[in-house]
Amino acid sequence: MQDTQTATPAGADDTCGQAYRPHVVEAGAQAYWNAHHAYEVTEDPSRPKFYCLAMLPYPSGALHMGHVRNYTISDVISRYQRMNGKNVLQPMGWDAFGLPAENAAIKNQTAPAKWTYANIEHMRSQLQSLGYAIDWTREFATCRPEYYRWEQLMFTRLLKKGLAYRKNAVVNWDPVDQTVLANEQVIDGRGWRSGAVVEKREIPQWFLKITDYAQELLDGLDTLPGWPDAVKTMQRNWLGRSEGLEIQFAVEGESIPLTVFTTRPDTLMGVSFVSIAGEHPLAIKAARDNAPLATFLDELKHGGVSEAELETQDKRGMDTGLRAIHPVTGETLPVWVANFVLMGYGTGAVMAVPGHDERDWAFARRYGLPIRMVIVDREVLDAAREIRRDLAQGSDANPMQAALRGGSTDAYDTGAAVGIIEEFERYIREQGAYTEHGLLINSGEFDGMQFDAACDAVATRLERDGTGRRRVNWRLRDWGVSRQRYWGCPIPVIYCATCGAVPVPEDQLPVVLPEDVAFSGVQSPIKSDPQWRECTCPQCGGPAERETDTFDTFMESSWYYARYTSPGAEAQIDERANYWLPVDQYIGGIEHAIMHLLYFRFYHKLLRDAGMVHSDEPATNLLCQGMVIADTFYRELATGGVDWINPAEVEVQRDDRGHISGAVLRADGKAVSIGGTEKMSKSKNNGVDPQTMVDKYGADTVRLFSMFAAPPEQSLEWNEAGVEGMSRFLKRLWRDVTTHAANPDHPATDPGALDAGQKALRRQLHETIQKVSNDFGRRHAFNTAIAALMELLNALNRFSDQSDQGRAVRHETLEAMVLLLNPVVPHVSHALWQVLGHAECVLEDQPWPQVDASALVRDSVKLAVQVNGKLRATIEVPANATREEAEALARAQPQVMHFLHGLDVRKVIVVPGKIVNIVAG
RNA sequence: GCGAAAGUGGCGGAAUGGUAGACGCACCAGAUUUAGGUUCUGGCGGUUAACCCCGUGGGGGUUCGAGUCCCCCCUUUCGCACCA
Repeated sequence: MQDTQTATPAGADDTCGQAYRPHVVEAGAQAYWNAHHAYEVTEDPSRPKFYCLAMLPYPSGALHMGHVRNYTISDVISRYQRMNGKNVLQPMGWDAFGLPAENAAIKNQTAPAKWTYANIEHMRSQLQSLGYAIDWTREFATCRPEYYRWEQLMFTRLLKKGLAYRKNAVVNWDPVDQTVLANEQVIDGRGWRSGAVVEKREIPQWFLKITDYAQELLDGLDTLPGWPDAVKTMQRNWLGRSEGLEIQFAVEGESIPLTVFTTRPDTLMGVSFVSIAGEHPLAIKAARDNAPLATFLDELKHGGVSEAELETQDKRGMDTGLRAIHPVTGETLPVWVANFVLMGYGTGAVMAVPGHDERDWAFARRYGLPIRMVIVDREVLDAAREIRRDLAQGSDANPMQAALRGGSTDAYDTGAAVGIIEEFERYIREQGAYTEHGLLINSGEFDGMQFDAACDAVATRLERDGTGRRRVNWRLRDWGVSRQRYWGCPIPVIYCATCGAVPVPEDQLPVVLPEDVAFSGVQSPIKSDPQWRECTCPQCGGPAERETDTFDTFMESSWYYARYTSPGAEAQIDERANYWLPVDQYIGGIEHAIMHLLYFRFYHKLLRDAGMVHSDEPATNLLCQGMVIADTFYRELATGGVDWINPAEVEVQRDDRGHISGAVLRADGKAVSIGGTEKMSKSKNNGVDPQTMVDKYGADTVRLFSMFAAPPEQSLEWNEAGVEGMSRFLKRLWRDVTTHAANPDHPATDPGALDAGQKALRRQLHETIQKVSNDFGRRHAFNTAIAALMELLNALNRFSDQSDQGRAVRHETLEAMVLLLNPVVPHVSHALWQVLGHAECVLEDQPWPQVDASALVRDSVKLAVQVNGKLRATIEVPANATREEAEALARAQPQVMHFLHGLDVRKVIVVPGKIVNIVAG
């Protein structure tokens, strides 16, 4: 195919026998690696190990650019570490259970297993065509009983330890399809297939007690300097540790307690009502003989359960008619149902302080509930005192504006300043809650206290009265692991009428999911198959039924990293895990910053507490890659819809200055509209198929572009013209190496015998080695490393010295470049290493080039000269010049003298090697 | 709504608080070529004849010096517990 094309972008110049032919080069290198089992590794205590792991893919059908980016980053780090003497493990597997397989099965009238296995076959061959240094002998798919049996075993043990339990939880229920929906399947509160308004429904589900590990998960973040701060902050916020006070409100005529948790005990005296969730037992009870309330609670059941949906909906509520008693004043407070109070959080009830909480404020304004001010800004108090004093002294000073932060700045009548606190209170009533900490007022015995003292005093008082206790509260909730789906790991539990929920005994595991099933999507095949369900109770031997729910797929992805270390083990993992773990570098999308990475850390602690691993955290370094985005193009259809057109089918037009002037569809030559640059997706039809790119340019070019176009943690814009630039670079490199190698005789480099030009090239070479080592190994700034290598090649092309030492330096440079590029373009490097005359082809075991410090020495340095911070000249001074010499030379520059004319020099700042700044005025 | 990031030429991006725009793309000019393409050389933030001046989302501040640090605002992206 490639060879018959007349204008192959990558094959090019067919007249030259030395042309770069990526497909030949890649096939040859891959055949060599396979024949030599180059990436299979075993434990070797004599060498430092390096476990490099990229998040395992979901076998969705075909590789996408996000995968290519993820696995290329991992491969570059792996190969770099290997060249630096590490025993490197880079494994691969398949996160094979999940919802998309069920959807595809319905669409294609097939079984989810069959679809999944076919996808794995296809995607494995795609990954292999990219030449990743993966140990394929460790591969597994998480949907195989050999894998999930250990997860089932762990679950039964957690059940016995009390770390797994069952309770009711709310799900999205589609009343038409009679099925539970994932949040993703709820669109604007309706089921995606049926269009029916979704309802909230409570069903019993299994949970893992991740909250028992909350404190350790929080503290552990401080032991992970190799994780991005953004991820650690997000995890801290998700865990949400808060110290506060749990307060009991008695309810008139009720025995059910009304408990709230607050982190602002200092505002207790400002409580003017209590808000409870619609599912709160008190609300349900009150609705029994209150028809409008019952109707309201029913309305609250409509819509989905996701937090984003709940938090953005209109704030609504209704008075239950119940009256709570304030624990300090004894005052009666109305109890309202509010749709923003969530039963799943804390106690399902909150004390409302509209004066000092934005949400309570909005609610109080909407329903005409009282707003009380009990906290005042220290500055306001000070201002009030100052104004009183100033008035007494006859001054017309006006600090009101400073005092009322963000408030009206209209001219203020000092005559009214004595009422400044009243003014502040009016401001809060009309403009919004005052949520800062401050001094307590209108709070009886707590008046005049500051935040800390007030919280303490309120807590002490309520603890004495028996109406409150100090508590730590977490935002984190236990991990619900039940899914009402077929394509997942069966939960190993048996329900017996006499014994209740019984874990499946270890000798009866695994509970195998049948794969050869008819799947319609209406009902899970294991739920509708009485034969699969029916069993005997392991405890009493009586008739019993199996659990038909399956595990959340996060369960499989929480321990796969450990299983890679122990292929074939007759246990979840074995001792080999302690050679490889923890993972030295973990790489994956930022979208996993919270949930996956928290479950991953949690599961590692479960493995540790089961005695299987000896470390506390699963991964020491984490790199979160950005997404891959691309331009979008579309045409509006006559019917009013939009037809999205793939970038591959579009030709972008530019004017004389290179500005984009329009775009046309290649097929018909007519204009298409240009949309934004967005994440590659099916819905916007802007995905670029990696396979097409590999076929067209070769794997090395695709790898090089995905590493060059953006730093790894930022989004990467796929741009085919940019890919062609990478292809040009590899062709130039290929040409330079083959041309040089055609005449191989030259002496070794003699550093002492080099002329200025040779020295300069050699210095740039060693500066590049230093930069690339730092960029690959420490900064993970692959883009700037590649840019430095491009600069080096450009410098080499300007270097025409054909003397013996000239050719020696050129040889040294080309050899180093081939090695430095090996992590990114391993096939090209593999081939060129042989072209450079090396008999041994095991490029992977060549050591990483070392910096020759003596080559870095410079005779002179350039300094920027500034006058008052503005650049006016650059000077070159001897490397060992003193500050005085640098300053004198700087002041002698004509431009500098011109700008200093008529001014007095006040100060001169000399930063050696950088800058001379002359401050004058 | 809450939490976390990011905003720099026509585009992707580069810059331990020290010469803003490395490198690549696009574009322009020239060379090579029968031509197109390829390849090679040079140019390329705005303004200007040149210098000057202006310029890193907007507004303040710290500093001899700010893309970088601090405060406020705007926009975009990611996550929000049943997508993976």
